[in-house]
Amino acid sequence: MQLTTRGRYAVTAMLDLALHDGQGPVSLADVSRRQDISLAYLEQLFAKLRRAGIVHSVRGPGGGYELDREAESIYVAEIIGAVDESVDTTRCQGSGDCQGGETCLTHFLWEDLSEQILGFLQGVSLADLVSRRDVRRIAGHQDRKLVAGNMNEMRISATSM
Amino acid sequence: MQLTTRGRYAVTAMLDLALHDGQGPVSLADVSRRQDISLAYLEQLFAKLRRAGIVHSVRGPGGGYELDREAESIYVAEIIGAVDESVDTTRCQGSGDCQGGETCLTHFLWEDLSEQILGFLQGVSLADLVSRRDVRRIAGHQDRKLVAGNMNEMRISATSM
DNA sequence: CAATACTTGACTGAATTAGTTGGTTATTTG
DNA sequence: CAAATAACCAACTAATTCAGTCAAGTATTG
Repeated sequence: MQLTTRGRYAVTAMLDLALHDGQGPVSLADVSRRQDISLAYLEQLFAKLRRAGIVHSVRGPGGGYELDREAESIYVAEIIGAVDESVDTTRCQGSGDCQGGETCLTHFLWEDLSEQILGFLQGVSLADLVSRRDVRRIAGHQDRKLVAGNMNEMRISATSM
Repeated sequence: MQLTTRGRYAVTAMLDLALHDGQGPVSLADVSRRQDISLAYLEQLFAKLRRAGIVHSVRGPGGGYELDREAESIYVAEIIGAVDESVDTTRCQGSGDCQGGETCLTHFLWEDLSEQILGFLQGVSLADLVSRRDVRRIAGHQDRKLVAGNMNEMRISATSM
């Protein structure tokens, strides 16, 4: 299994999109400032998320990214998978040829564990996260901090009339 | 979280010990042959397992390692922890200062996931694994293969009389 | 004392990750 | 139409980590 910064960043960024859903496209520059993730790195991640069909982009000024579906039907497992991180903990990617063609002694344990993890992550949607009180609290702070230095929110709501 | 070859090898090697429990000390050379893990690498792992107090060693000819407790009370989570692998999936090791002193948006999700994984691994003992049919089947193959080239089993059972 | 086997520390090659640089293309606004 | 914005894209790099090796030891048995 590899759950690294890449997968965590992807989920964090997607949650940022979900939190600002319905307010027009969200630019990666905004996500970068709010979530403190390098813009260029976000671009890499969103290229994959777009190819996976869970976001779509709007180019040009005022553009950005939007969820391609409602937050209720986007699950964390899907996001992690989209940025090429596997949740599999076997050495052989489940094929069972872990030990020179044979199956290693602990293969079935890791298989069970992988199923456990996948099951958990498949059960958590972006909407679930958005509705959590702890998430909303942190999101509130982040928005207030950003609006101070950046009037994007106002311009967007004015232009989208 | 980091579940890599190190943790997997440690569990596999411990399970090998558990499978040969009560037959005298098991040498790392035997474990190395049966499980196809480099001897020098096993030495590193067992240094940590010994410091963690879950195995003890017997030096000299006929020596090796033995479980320090019964297999029923050694849990997979403990083995992985002993070789310095954490099952924690947060970026901040649970401290909550993931984003420049603040808590990142997805901190609580990773915290929940970590708990899930830890719970699973704390619920599986070496004895549980030993009693699994798939494990016993593989262990049977490994033993037969080893005995062909190596008469250790016979010598040990002769000397332990 | 010779063989066995644990013990220790330093080292290395390969792979991966996180992140950067330097562009281009599309779209909107003035 | 020009300038600004923001997505898009490919190649590159520094740092880290892992898996594994090497080269010494020391303790115990027979």
